[in-house]
Amino acid sequence: MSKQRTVGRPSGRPPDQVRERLMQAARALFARNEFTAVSVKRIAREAGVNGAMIHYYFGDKRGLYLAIAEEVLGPLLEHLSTRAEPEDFIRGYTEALMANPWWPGFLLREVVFGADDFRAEFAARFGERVRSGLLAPIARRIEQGEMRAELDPRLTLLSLIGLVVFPFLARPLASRVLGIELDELGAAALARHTQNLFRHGVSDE
Amino acid sequence: MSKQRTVGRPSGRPPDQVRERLMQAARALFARNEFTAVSVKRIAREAGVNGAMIHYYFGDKRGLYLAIAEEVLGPLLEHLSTRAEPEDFIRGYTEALMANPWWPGFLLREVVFGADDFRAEFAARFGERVRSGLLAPIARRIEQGEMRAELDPRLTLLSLIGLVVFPFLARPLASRVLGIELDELGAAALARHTQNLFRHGVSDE
DNA sequence: GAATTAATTAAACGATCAGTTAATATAGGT
DNA sequence: ACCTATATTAACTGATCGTTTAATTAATTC
Repeated sequence: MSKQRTVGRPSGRPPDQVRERLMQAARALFARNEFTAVSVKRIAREAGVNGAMIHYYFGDKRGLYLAIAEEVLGPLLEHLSTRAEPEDFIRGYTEALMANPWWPGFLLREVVFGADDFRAEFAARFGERVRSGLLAPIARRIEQGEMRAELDPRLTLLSLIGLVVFPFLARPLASRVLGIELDELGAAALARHTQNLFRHGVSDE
Repeated sequence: MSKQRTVGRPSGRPPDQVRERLMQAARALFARNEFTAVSVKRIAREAGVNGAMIHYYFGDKRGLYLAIAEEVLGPLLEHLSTRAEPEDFIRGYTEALMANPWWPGFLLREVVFGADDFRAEFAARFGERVRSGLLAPIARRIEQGEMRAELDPRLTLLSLIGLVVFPFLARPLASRVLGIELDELGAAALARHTQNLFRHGVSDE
């Protein structure tokens, strides 16, 4: 009976494989659980490595958390980097959220419940892009008479974002209470619904 | 120097005052922090009593949590107990959320991150009321031609709820990024905006 | 091939957690 | 006046938390 030796540097492992496994495990856990509800030992266990590796690669637990937060913020900022008409925003973000269903919950936690300093940084990084990329086109179309004149551009943008994001936040309830399965519905159909409701409302007139 | 005696039943304190203080403190803490991030000792400290009182009055931490959850669910269920046209729902819930700004975050956290059993109970208690109180009127109005025929009633209801709730979820960002202060705006103005957008969309035609 | 650096684990650390127990003091009923 | 139920605190318990340290092995450098 030979006790398996596990301690020490392993042989032939490609670099950064452990780091990647840790991020994968953390991503999955933080998507469904609160920060304080996920222990570093659990992340390490599900990644199949020792808990001390988190501190080796990320300094501490928060460092790992910020690393995967950056994974979310990066692509979202990319999406917003160009001016977009509301219709394009609906389409693009519905697809992005459908492909990364763990984003909205993560963002919600940070933005709604997170520490104030993270919110400040988030607002700073997103603010200008949202205003120039989304708010400006809406304001322009109201001025030009393409949208109803009495609309407040800021409230309209808030409604627009809510229409796009909320279904993914309320996903479990949408499924249980209304029987809506976003996956089966598909990004295209959902985006079409949102575009139509945003453009025409429910009115038949 | 006389050491103050604190142990034992206090004199002349009206009953349930400690219980109420605990619920107040827990309400404030759970509104802004995650369940696991709030310790019983901290709740007790902020309520000015000993931590053991939580177990005396509520059995355990979860019992206290459920007690304040019930405070939210009760009134919300009341609101939904009667059939309501979407316009009335928008008005009523916007006012309720404006008066209790900590509700939506609390509820959403349960829905998005909460344990599955809570979600199931929540869905069971809300499901039928939402379907009969809100979904049925929408479906009827689509059938009768008051709303556009191609609308999916379930998706329309999801959009409706999102329009009402999202501004309160995104409150910090709405303030920072868009400069929208919900308090200054007022429930009436916000409800009017939501009603108009829901009814007519943004279209000028 | 010796020395150094990198990667990994096991074990232990001090802090903090939720929850329990025992002691104690008052209130209220008899 | 006495008893019992109620309310409260201090101190404790065992578990778990994030983090650190020491030991160990492989890879790299010289």
